[in-house]
Amino acid sequence: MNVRLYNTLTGQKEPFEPAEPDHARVYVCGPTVYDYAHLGHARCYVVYDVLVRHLRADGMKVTYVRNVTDVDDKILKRASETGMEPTALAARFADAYAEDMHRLGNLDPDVEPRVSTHLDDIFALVQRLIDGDHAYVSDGDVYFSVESFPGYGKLSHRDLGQMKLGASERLDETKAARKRHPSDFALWKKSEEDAWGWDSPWGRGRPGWHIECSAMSMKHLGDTLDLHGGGLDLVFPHHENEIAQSEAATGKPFARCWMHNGFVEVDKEKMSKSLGNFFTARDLFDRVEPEAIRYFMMTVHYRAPLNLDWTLDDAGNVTGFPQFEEAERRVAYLYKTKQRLEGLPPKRVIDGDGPVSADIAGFAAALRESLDDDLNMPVALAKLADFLKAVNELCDQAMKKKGKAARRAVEQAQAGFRALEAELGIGTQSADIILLRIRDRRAEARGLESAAIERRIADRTEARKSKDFAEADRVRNELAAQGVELLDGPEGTGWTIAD
RNA sequence: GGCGCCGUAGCCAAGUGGUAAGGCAGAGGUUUGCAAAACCUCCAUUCGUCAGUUCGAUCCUGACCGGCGCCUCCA
Repeated sequence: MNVRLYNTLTGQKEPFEPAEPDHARVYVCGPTVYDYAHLGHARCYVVYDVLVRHLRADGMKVTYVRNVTDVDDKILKRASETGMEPTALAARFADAYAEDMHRLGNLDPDVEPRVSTHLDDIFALVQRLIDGDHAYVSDGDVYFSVESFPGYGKLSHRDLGQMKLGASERLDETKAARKRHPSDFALWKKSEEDAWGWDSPWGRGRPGWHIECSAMSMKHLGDTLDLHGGGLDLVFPHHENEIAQSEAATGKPFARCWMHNGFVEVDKEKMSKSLGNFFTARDLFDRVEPEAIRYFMMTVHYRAPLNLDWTLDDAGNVTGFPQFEEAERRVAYLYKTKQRLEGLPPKRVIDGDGPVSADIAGFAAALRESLDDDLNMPVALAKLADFLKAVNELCDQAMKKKGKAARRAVEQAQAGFRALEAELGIGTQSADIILLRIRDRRAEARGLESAAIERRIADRTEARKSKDFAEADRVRNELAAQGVELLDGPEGTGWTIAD
């Protein structure tokens, strides 16, 4: 285990060392379920999914907890706009979110706690803070006193004195008047009698945003987490506040390592709901293979911004996403390679210790080393490119006249694919199914029918049998004009859609 | 105002105090009835600009130019 991770708390890469050496307790801030997951969420959860996979592939036990925030004022707001019950609205988007995560190839967390079933834990934690003079009740609200916690600001590297107050705080004078210090934040917010809320020791209300993560993470993972992750935008105030609440309550360090992923950007600006410049994951699933989205998320280091491009037609409609299209071609190449390896005829594979390409033999280790170094996925993909090239070369050699592949090489290539699946969670699907799906989606996008194409291919095959190559080429050209490329192979003629 | 990040070939993108991974695009080739696929070769004397430290800097320091993030809900 040589995993090194960049720790936001210390500002440097350091060895990842769980308190219990072979068991990592990992908590990642999940979504507030008031809308569909967008690409920013997709990136975040792919990043932590790869982290968890990699730790496990390295032989570590990982308890992965990722919450679902199903109680929040944004849910309340959206519910009142749409006329739905807040609970029903949250449930609906939680289901959609789970589905999107699966389509992106993310593993389920071991525990997926929801705020709505952890109110008692939240009450207990808030009470503990009040008892310890870290929090106070003010007109039905409960606030955390930032001045009671000397370490406040240590994660985001700022101190109370230099923090400029946000506009909303300055404007909301009634709220400000209830606080002892402007940076004090709500642990519990009062609700009117007829509004969405719960009865608490301090009256009817709902939890503040930050307290839930402290309560749920400590409940499921203990007072000190080995790793806490989330998007870069959560560093302040969310994670800073989690540290304050948790450490004030327990007197122990809250998380040993803090990991934050960079944003997905559009035109160099952060993609976010508030800017309205976002694409939901499901918008994209209709246009591109979900695994290509996952692949694309790995083309940039997780801490760097990921800029999204698209093309428009004259009317301003989105016509394509070049980066996703490229990623989809790479994913198709991966699966084609896997398919070739799996399809090698047994007679072409001979026993004995033939030489094995270093790119095949060393792939699993190269993958591991790349990810050990602060989860360097772009380098992992570079190693993958070398590996796939070598596997294709192996297959090329085997399929030549009188060519053979050494069983040892084939087995190591197969092991390479297993490592890829385990570490990055790509290449996990059936090659036949995913390649057909990619092809048919592209055909559909061009308004082509598979059956018609296959009829013309059958005509051409007849022509080729009778050596009527002129007719064969006519069919090829006819289909090519529609964007259909024919692939003549030993098993017959296949087809694909030109890029 | 405070804190912080980024600027690498036509495009995307890793990286290191000792002379630039990988992908896309492009050029040539092997193979194929043709084509595609696959594979091979080539494709940054150069890492925003200017100084400095150093035997040596893209990587360290400073200034400047350009872009962005957080400080308010946000993955």
